[in-house]
Amino acid sequence: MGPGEQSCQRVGTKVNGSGEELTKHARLRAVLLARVGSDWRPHDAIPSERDLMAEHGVSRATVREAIGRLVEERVLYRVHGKGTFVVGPRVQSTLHLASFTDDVRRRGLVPSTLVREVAFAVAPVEARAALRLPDGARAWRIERLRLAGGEPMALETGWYSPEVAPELGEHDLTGSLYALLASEYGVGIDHAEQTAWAEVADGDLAAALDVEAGAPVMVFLRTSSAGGRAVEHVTSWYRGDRYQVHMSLSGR
Amino acid sequence: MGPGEQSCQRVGTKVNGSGEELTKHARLRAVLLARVGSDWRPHDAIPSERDLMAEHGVSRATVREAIGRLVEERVLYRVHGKGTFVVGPRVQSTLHLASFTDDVRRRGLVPSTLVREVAFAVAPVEARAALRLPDGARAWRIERLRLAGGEPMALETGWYSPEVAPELGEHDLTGSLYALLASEYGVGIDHAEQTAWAEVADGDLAAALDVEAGAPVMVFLRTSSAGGRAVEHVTSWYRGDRYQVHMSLSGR
DNA sequence: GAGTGGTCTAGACCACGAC
DNA sequence: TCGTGGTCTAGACCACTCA
Repeated sequence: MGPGEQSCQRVGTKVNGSGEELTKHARLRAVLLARVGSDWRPHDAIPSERDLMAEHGVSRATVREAIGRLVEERVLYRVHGKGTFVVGPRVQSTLHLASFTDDVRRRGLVPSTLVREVAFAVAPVEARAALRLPDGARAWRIERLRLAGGEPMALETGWYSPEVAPELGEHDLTGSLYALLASEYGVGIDHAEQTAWAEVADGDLAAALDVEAGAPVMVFLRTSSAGGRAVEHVTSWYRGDRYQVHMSLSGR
Repeated sequence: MGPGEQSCQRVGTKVNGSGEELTKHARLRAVLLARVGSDWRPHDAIPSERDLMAEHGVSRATVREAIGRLVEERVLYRVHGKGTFVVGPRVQSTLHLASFTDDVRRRGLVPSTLVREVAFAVAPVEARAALRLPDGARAWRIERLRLAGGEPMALETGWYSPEVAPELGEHDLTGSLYALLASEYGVGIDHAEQTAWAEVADGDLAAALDVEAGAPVMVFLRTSSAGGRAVEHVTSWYRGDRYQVHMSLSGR
C-alpha cells in the first residue's frame, strides 16, 4: 500500500453496534492490551516495533501510535535502546477505578442515590469533544445526588454516549452506573482521566448537598472509557467535609 | 532536506546548562508554551498545524509531536475540524512524583519560593509517627510560600527527618527540596502517600495566599519516602482558583 | 555490530466544522 | 467548499543498550 492509499476507517460517527471498525492503531492497541496479562507478565518485553509492524502489516508510525496510547495509560513503558515493557501489577492502588457505590461501601457506609434529572438532550461542546460525538449530537444527561449513610455526599452531572448505551435513561439509575453499563451493554469501564480542584458551593449546590453556601467542595471532572472508547463525561461535586482522596505516588 | 537527512540533536544525557540543543519537537513545544499565557489566552485557538509547519520549517509529524506533548500535559486541547486551543488558567499537577518546581515549569510559569520559617523543634505526634521518630525527637520544620509567576500558589508546612538530612535547615531552601535532598544527601524520593481534600481559607491562610477569607483551597497531606524510609511529612494548602490535579485511573 | 526506541521528512486521504 | 485535525505510509538517520 503506497502513501495515502490507506482506507481510513470510520471512527467517531459510526453507530458501532458491536462489529467494530476502529482505526488501525486502535485495533492494534486492543490486541496488545489483550496480550498484556495473558501472554505477557509485568516487566516482560513486548515484541519490537519493527516486529509488530511486520506482524500486523502496518507502518511503524501506526505501531508507535498504538503503543504510545498504552504508554499514556500506563499499561506499557518504553526504554530507549532496550525495548517496550509491561508495567507492574498496578500503579495507583487507592485511586482505582471504583464506582461511587463501591467506594462508599469500602468505607463502611451504605450508598444510595436520588435521581434528579434524566434527559436526552443536545450535548454541550465539551461533552461532545470528550465523548467524540458529532456536532449537534444528543446524549443522555443524568443528574444524581449520591448519599452515604443517608447523608448527601456528592452531586453528579454526567453525559453518556448514546452510541454506547442507547436506552440508558430508561433503566433504573439508582445504583452503580458502571455496573449497569457492564450488565446491560457489555461495556466495562477500564480507564478514566480525571481532573480535580477545590471550589466553594454556591446556593443551589449547597442546598443539594445540605451544606451552607460557601462550604468547600471538591470538584472532579472525569472522562471514562471502555476499550479506548469514551463512554462517560461527568462532573462531580463532593462535600469537602465528608470526602477525601487518598493516593499513592510512585516515581517510576 | 530529504527524508532521513535530519541531524538528530542530542537529547537526554545533555548537561543542559542553558544553551540548549534539544530535539525539534522539544524546541517547538517550548516556543508554544512560551506563547501560552503571553500571546494566547485560555480558549484561544493557536495557529493550525500546517501554519506552524511552514512557520518553523518542520514536518507536520514534528508539529503534531510538539502539540501532542502539550495536550498530554493538559496545556492545549484539540477539536477535530476546528483547531487547537489553550486550556484554562489553572496550573496542573499530574499525579506523578513531581516537585512543585517541575509542575509549575511544565505549565510555563516561573516558580519561586518565600521561606517563612525554618526551625529545629520537637515534632508533633503525627509527624513523628509518619517519620518514625522516637518520642520527643526534634526535626526540621520548614514553612514556605510557593509562588508561580510571582503570585502565591501554595503554603507548605513540612517536617523533615534529621536522621536523613541533618543540616537541612542550613541550606538554601528557595528551590526544590527534592532536588536538594538528592544532591546534598543522596536521597531520592521515590514514593509518597498522599491524602487530599477541600477546605476554605481562614484569615491567616487567606492572607498568605493573597485571597479572600473563605476562598477554596485544596489541602494535601503527604508523607514521602526514599527507599522505604520516610523523609518528609508535609501539609500543603493550594489555591483552588489556580491549581488542579490530574490523574489517570486504570481498572483491572 | 546488531537490535531497539527516538526523531524526522514528504506526501496522501479521510472526517469534521464552518461558511 | 475550504480549512482543521486524524490517520497512515515508506523510508531514513541517530542515540542507546548489550553482547
